[in-house]
Amino acid sequence: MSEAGPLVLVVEDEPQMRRFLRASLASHGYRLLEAGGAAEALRLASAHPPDLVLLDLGLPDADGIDTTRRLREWTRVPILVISARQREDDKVMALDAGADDYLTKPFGVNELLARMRVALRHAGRALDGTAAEPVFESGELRIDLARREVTRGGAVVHLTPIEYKLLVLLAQNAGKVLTHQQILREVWGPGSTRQTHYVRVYMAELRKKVEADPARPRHIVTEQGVGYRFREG
Amino acid sequence: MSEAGPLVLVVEDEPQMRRFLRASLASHGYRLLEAGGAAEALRLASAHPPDLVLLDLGLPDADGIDTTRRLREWTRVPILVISARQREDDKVMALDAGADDYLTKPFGVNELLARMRVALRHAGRALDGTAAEPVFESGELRIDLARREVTRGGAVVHLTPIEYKLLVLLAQNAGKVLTHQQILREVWGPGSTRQTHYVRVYMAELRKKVEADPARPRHIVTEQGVGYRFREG
DNA sequence: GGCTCCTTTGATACATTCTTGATATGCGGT
DNA sequence: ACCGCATATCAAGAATGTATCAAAGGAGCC
Repeated sequence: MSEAGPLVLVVEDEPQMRRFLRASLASHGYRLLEAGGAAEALRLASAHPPDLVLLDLGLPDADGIDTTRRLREWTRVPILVISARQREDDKVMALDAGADDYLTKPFGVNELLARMRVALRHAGRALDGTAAEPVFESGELRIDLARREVTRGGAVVHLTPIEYKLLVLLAQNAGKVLTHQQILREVWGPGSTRQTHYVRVYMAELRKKVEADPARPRHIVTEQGVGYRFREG
Repeated sequence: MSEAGPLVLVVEDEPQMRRFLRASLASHGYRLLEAGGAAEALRLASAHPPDLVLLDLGLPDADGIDTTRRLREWTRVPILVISARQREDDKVMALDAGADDYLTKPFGVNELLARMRVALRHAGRALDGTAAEPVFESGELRIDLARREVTRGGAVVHLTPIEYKLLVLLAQNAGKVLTHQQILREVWGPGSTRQTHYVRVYMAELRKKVEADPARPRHIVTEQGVGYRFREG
């Protein structure tokens, strides 16, 4: 218990609950990081990557489900949701958004600790050395997944939500060809009756913003008759 | 939903609960394996390794906690415990024994399904890190199926959709002779009225791009009067 | 309500790929 | 060597796929 235990990010706005968690975790050897809201949580998580996140859904500044999704955009850290909401739909939404467990208040400390051990057990296996970089870089291009910020040669590039989603999708599958259908499904949702024309319009827009010479794309290359590919370097 | 879904081992002795689970899971595309007791569960799990175990703690022939430990001696399959016992100690013991989640009765189907998805998500991630990339190699030629990229001596070779399809077809049947008819059927679809002339035109094009000396093909060899064959080495 | 920004849709010019026909080359048997 | 057939190569038009611009519709914000 003298060594540095796992680092836990506690996201909770009620001071009482926070005190309780602080005391419970500290006495079991965990190191703590505390955030009172979603924005602070996201900032802290990217600045000091924790081993586990305890997330209260009832935050003052943002939806907890959305915060879960935001975290999942760039990290696989175990997320244990704590909430007063007992509705089944809330649980399903949180779990499907990327949470690993859902605990309803009131709960016992021992159950919390046991569920934390389960989460850390999973992480220990999966994250051995594969902790995903929160930043993707290729040539002059840089995508900060945690901050949702894209820069080209140091200058910030403003992207609309769809453009960003598209670029991240391409970058995370760098090297692989993504078909028009795959892209439509991932970006516009599975039930979209959209045409491949959409993809073209957005690719053109992305190239204008992200490529040094849009007419001679370095990264976003088209594979005729198939789809597109992100080329690194 | 037509494909084979994940295989779930349901360990439950109450017939009513079992019927309920069977109906719920089957309608969501899961394949089922059922056991009424601990002994049968252990036997089935080793005979047909499931993707997930749903384990009721109240079994007639053995303790559920113990069953969890027995399973954990040789498998990391996700174990989702279902129990009527609400005591915190029971939860802690089950989780520490190796269970991945603990759900108390009564519970909603949707929560169960969501927690199953979480468990399968964890398992899937741990496993696919070891999956080898499907790459075909022969001599200087290299076909990366995942990236949809062909290289000859390290240099990328650009292929049109039909050329790529043709090359993959040949490579995947390396050594075997493919008749003109087979090739036409596979590449242009079964209802094609195309002539064998097509195949010739494309073979010539492929050789130009893929062979070091198109006039003396090393890989794409023609079998007079029959068809073509991919020769390795 | 009027503003801005984003998304969707349509129109059009441009590029690649496919198909087709014409013609040359190779191969086996006599 | 010659013939007949199968195969290879070339090139042009047709078909299909792609890039780009611009304007119409929507959503959210003072």
